[in-house]
Amino acid sequence: MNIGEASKASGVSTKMIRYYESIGLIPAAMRTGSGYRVYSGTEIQLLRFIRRSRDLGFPVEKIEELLALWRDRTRQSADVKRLALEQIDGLKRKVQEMQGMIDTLRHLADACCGDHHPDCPILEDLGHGAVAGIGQHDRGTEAKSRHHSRLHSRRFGNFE
Amino acid sequence: MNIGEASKASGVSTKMIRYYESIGLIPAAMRTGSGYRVYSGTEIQLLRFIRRSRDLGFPVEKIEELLALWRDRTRQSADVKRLALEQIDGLKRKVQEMQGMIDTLRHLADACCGDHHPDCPILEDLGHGAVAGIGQHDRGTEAKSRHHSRLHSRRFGNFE
DNA sequence: ATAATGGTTCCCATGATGGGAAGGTCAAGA
DNA sequence: TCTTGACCTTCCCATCATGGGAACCATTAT
Repeated sequence: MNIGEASKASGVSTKMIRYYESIGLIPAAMRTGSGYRVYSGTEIQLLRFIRRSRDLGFPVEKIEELLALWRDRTRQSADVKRLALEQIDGLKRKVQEMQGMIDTLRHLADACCGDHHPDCPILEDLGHGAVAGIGQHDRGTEAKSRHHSRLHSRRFGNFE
Repeated sequence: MNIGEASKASGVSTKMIRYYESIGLIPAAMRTGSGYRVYSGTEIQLLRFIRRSRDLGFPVEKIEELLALWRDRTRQSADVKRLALEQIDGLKRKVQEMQGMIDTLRHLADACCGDHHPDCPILEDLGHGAVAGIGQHDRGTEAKSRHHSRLHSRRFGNFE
């Protein structure tokens, strides 16, 4: 099985297979005499594990931990569960943050009649000394949302 | 007002102020004789507009459009509202995708007793030929979630 | 005068992913 | 056998918004 076939079988692009090898997430593949990478069932399974983990939003760093546990037959399921729960928490935090944005935007959009007139509460909110709050919108949600934003100035970097 | 004071007044880091200038999102600031950037009320307002828009998840590209509308006194509020609604849609899509991950992880975590034993349904799901589905979990949600993931192989890149 | 703070530019890193070029390999068909 | 097309290899570059840090200059306070 060459890298293209492994890609189709695992759902991981050839680019990413080489990348995962380069960062040491997967062991270096065997090579044919002419330098082609060769894969077999074991590696396909490994790639599928990674693909599935990525689909669940685990960053590569966490996948390393998951793989270590996967390979360790003496692991404790509590360790795996902890990783899963942490992942859930992280996702929930991001969902909440985005939900706060949605709520605010919803309020603003609802207040904008959206016609041919230039008057627009959305732009007024964005432009008018917006540091103190947004006016029409619920203060509790807003304060919480902004607080969160300020904690992470790199607000969504590498969140998956 | 130098760049540090402008940063404090607007909530935008000095790094980002220079960056926004470099990409042309804001006009080049005036300079003192010795080369320091100088800002006044107008620019602070502009920076706050940008900061607020970023807090609402708008990418810089969309902020350019918002700014163009902000400056255009003959704009139609419908154009602004459309941008806001598009932003809401984009955020909702990402929230749904993450919610799908959360649901799946929740199912898996619930099925894992999380004790000192090595048996773990989470790892079994990740490792066992995961392409066809995940077993215990509801198929509808799963299919939808995976479909979404496959549509965007770069699953969350620059989503804000 | 000197030290501390803060400005300037320039380069680099992030994370996961793709694009693309330049060149080698392999298999199928003329 | 030769060609063609599909595939592989490595290497570099781009993304997006953000920060870190070095080397160097300016301002300000002691």
